[in-house]
Amino acid sequence: MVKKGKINISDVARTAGLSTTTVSRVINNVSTVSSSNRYRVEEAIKKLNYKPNVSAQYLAGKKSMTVGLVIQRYAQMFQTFHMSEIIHGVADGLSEFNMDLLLHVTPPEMDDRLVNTHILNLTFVRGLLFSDKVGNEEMIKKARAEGIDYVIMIHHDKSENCVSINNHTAAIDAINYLSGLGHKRIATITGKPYTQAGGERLEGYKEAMRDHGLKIESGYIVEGDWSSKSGADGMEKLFKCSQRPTAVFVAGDEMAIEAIRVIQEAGLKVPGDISIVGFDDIPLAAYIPTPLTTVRQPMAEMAKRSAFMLNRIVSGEVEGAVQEKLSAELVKRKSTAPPKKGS
Amino acid sequence: MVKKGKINISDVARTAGLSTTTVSRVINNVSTVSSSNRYRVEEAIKKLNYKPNVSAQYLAGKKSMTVGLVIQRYAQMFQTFHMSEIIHGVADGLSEFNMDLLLHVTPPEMDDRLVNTHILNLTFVRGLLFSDKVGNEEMIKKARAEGIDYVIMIHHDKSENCVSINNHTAAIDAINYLSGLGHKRIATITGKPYTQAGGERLEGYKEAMRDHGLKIESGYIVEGDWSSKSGADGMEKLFKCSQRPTAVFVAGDEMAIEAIRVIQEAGLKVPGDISIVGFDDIPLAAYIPTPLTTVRQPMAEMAKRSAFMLNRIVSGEVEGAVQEKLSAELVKRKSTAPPKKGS
DNA sequence: TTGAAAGCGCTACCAA
DNA sequence: TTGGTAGCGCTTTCAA
Repeated sequence: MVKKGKINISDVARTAGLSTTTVSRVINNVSTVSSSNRYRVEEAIKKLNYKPNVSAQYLAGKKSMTVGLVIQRYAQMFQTFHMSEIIHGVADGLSEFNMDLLLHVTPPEMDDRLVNTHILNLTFVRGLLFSDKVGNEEMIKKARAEGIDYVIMIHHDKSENCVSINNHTAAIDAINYLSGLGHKRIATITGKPYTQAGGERLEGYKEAMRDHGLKIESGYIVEGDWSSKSGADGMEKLFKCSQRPTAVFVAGDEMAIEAIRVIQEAGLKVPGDISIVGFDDIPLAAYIPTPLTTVRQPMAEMAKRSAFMLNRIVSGEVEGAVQEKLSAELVKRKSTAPPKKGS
Repeated sequence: MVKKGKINISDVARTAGLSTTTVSRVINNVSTVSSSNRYRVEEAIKKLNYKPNVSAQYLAGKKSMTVGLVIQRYAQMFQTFHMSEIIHGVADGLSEFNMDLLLHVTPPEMDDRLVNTHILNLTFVRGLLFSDKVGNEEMIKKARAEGIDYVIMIHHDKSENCVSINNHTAAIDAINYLSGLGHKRIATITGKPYTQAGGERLEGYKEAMRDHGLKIESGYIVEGDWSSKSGADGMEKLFKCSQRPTAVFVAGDEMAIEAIRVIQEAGLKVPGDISIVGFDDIPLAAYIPTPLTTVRQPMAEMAKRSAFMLNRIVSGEVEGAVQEKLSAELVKRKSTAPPKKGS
């Protein structure tokens, strides 16, 4: 009101009758300010409605409080749930440190060498969070080359900072549950081959089967690619096994839902004839006519942890690469039951 | 490599053998640079891997390229779809101007006077996008008081910059469709009373009924609040009408889905006995056993348009408040059919 | 077409 | 406990 244009730190200093240094100290909560002066500065700030110019603060050497999140634009509708869980989790985590979130949405399935790496040039970005490794390899490589701090989610690698879900033990839990129900002929439809999640879930399946002394019949491991269609195709293949499985561990819910449809269309019952366990707990999983037993990944929690981790990294509290693994949880619904007698 | 620490514009100027002014001109694409010098600068930039310090640019008067998006953290799972549509749309729109997106997630249903208005103090934020008016009243008021440019989505108000969906005509379309099918006894379950969307959809219903010369029987307007439960309750109430409706326009999909469930549990058929039209086209709408006919709101498009609008505003291309309204689209699925003969 | 130099608003260092 | 002042890295006059 007093003056045209923006109020700056000198205006505050003048009306408080103190130096800009003192004002700066108050703004930054430096303890060496007498309480009476602190009060005068605060009054002046209020009176003038002063807001520090963040760019000037950053330029003068103050640490930036903004973190970038690089997130995939998903092609499939139900994956948007993961995306929003991650955003919520990150926002949650950062808010505990009053950090700001800069969002960078990358197009799906694009050759990531063509991706816009603009965010890497934003010198005020303190660190980066990658919602996934897949699709961001190029950007991650550049971030590393530039010396930008970052954390990768849904991924595990001893040479990177990352937080992941323990797919391996989650798969084991799923098989344990099935085995506990009395199933012996347990098959699996895998995720996309050579993906970390797909691989670990498959390994978990194999390990648990071995531990229970269960035989993996020929044809019991069917390769999927996360898509609905591959779930349907996978189930068709399983029907052709000489010994039809009584339970199937499907590495993704979208595939699992289609697998159930195929079973039912073949005139068989879920879980009566075949039990199904999925993976992901997408929203639809609870709403289909035969609600799906599935493994829920704590995406929001993972995102929050990764924000915490990045905070520790940029503030120099940790040295070298750090990893964290979270456990997934088996959600029991209606697609699983003990096998039929004699089957 | 040449030098410790960050490369700055002087380093570039020195290795190019030119002034910092010229380097700045190249960075900012000012035309008054000879092509030979432009080339030398570009080479130097490449060689040193130089990135302009954004804070310094902003401080020196360059217009900021970062825009804030204020978005609600939804309580209900299926609303996350709206959220991600909005984020995608905004990201899309901003990317056309190379603008960056700062995300501010507000908690749901919180007294918005307690909300963290930190984002308003980020002096490098060029303008704000509000994903909704509801829940952000306090923040909007402050933004206006501070003179920050902003656009509000899903809302219409002649004194604000906003882009909305035409709920009114969308509701009319829905009733026209039902009427065209031959329905005469058409009821409605409304949204939360006193919300703009709820009000407009109800008005559209009334207007269309009037235009078709259809009588709104007593009890045909039932008040809902968007929640699943209110959809079920609403349908129960409709059953008590002396003349049972043959079609119901439900102002939200979550309510509509529950309404269908109630009808079916009462032993009646959808659409045989009662046709249902929803509103929103949430992902689940297409997947329920009786896929829902519903009004799809172009959320991503709306978000994109609002990004464009904000760009026009901050760049001074428009004066005063601007509004834009988008049309929704009726998606015909399996929950609607002509009424039974004689009913 | 080019460059010198004056800020932009702040923090950090050094002195008092 | 306080303040003076030198940058931080850039854009933008203004002159040449």
